[in-house]
Amino acid sequence: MNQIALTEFCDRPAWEVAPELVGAALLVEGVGGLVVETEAYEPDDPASHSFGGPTARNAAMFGPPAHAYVYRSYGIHWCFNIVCRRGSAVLVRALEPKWGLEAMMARRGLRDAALLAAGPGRLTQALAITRAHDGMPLAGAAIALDPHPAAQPLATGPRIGISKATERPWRFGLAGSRYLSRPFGRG
DNA sequence: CCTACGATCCCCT
DNA sequence: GGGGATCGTAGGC
Repeated sequence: MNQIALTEFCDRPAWEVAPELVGAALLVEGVGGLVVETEAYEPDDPASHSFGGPTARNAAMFGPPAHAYVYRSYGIHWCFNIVCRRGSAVLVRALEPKWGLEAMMARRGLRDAALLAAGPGRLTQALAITRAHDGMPLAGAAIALDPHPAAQPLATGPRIGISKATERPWRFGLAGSRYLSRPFGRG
């Protein structure tokens, strides 16, 4: 999808975009797969980095839609987000590896496809996403995001690893996929 | 199967 | 100076 069409797709609240991104193709330098798990974060959302307004770290979240927001997590991992309407973003938590399997296996140091990109930190390691990608367009030379309609059973549930606004059911995923960071509960 | 914990940066107060 | 939108490993049941 080109950058203009992708911007239009992303220029909505993250809770609306996040479920529609399940099934999308995500590639970085030709390596990647299909998105199987996402989470939405909003400006009025105490769990969101954008909750307190713009800062140096979250600047990309307040930039144009359809760009990347990449941040350091726990001092060790990178996490990759898709910027939506101003101050909102979708965290991509897991991929079904599909293109460039050997590159991902080499970067992750293992050959089990189910563990290559099952989790936000694992995903960025497999795709070699770092701070250098923060603010980059998602239909550019390095990153290609291609949402497409897919008839699929979606599961929802509470977001993972947060301590505020834990009641918002803003985690979305492909029900029953073996590539999720964690299974979804019943209901 | 599960729970516990250490690693290690950067941003924000 | 505190605290994460996490991961891998160790050890118990």
